[in-house]
Amino acid sequence: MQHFPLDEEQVRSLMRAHHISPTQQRVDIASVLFARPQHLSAEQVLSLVNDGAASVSKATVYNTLGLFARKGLIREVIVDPTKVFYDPTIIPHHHFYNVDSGTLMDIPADVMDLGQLPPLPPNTVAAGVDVIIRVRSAEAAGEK
Amino acid sequence: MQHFPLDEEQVRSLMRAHHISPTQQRVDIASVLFARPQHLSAEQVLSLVNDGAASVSKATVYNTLGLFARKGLIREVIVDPTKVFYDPTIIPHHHFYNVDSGTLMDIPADVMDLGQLPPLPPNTVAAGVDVIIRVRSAEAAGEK
DNA sequence: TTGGGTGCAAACTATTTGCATTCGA
DNA sequence: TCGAATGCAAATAGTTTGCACCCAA
Repeated sequence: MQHFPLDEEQVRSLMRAHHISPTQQRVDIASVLFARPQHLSAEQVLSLVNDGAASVSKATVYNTLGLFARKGLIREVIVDPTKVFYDPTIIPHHHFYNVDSGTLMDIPADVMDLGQLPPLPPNTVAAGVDVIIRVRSAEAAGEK
Repeated sequence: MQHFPLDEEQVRSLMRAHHISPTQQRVDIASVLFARPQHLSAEQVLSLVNDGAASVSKATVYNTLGLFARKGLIREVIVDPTKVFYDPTIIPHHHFYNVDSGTLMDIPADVMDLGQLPPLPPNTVAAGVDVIIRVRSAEAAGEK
């Protein structure tokens, strides 16, 4: 089971375990992500990182988030065509997405078991399952 | 059950049923979408529409696809941060997404029943459920 | 006539890339 | 020292917007 927050030392060893060399900027970025279970956009990560003492460029934030996702350190959540969210929780789980507020919430996998996957298309292997339950705020739901 | 393709007259009455006034450009766009069950990006719709006799501007294609989705005529499928796919099949179903080829495939709802939804967050109402099974091509899966 | 629909181009935003510089083993 | 990592600015791509024009009711 994952736990939060992770201190800098834990972040470093987690990165090593995923074959990512723990440079200062990368540790700064990962520390923000692993402060708690949450869902942050690249832009949010950028401003949170630079709130502290650190100074990391936009390009490095984007490149680093992409690297983390490719290496399996974090997970990309694609629910909104206008931006990607990054999720430090990598154990399988699903998401509620409030389309009115743009808020993501976790759904633990065990409260919603999918059971068996259907047969995959020929010559393919599974790479991940995303379940997104889109919700609207009760008040906003009436409008169009 | 939906059937494909829809002829122009069927497209017009479907549009009326969804409270969309069937102008020529909108009918042209809808005819492309409802030619068969498929998943098209805005760009693909634009070029398919303008392959024929019709000439529809890019802005109109984007505005119209957004309108169709808002009115429930078609469904937006968000699986790739770089573009939105539009799906003429609105009966509930899920998707395989091949991340290597960028291809979407339908999964009928009945081969993968989710059962009960988990309790929604307070003050929200369900707006839709998306299940995306990401797959990789068998050959490409080895690479990194 | 008048408001919705359309077209064009410019604007916008998230993200990526090229390249020179700097860092760390 | 030498390749990897970083930063900056410019480029890119998908999508949206402002605004003038046009057409059907």
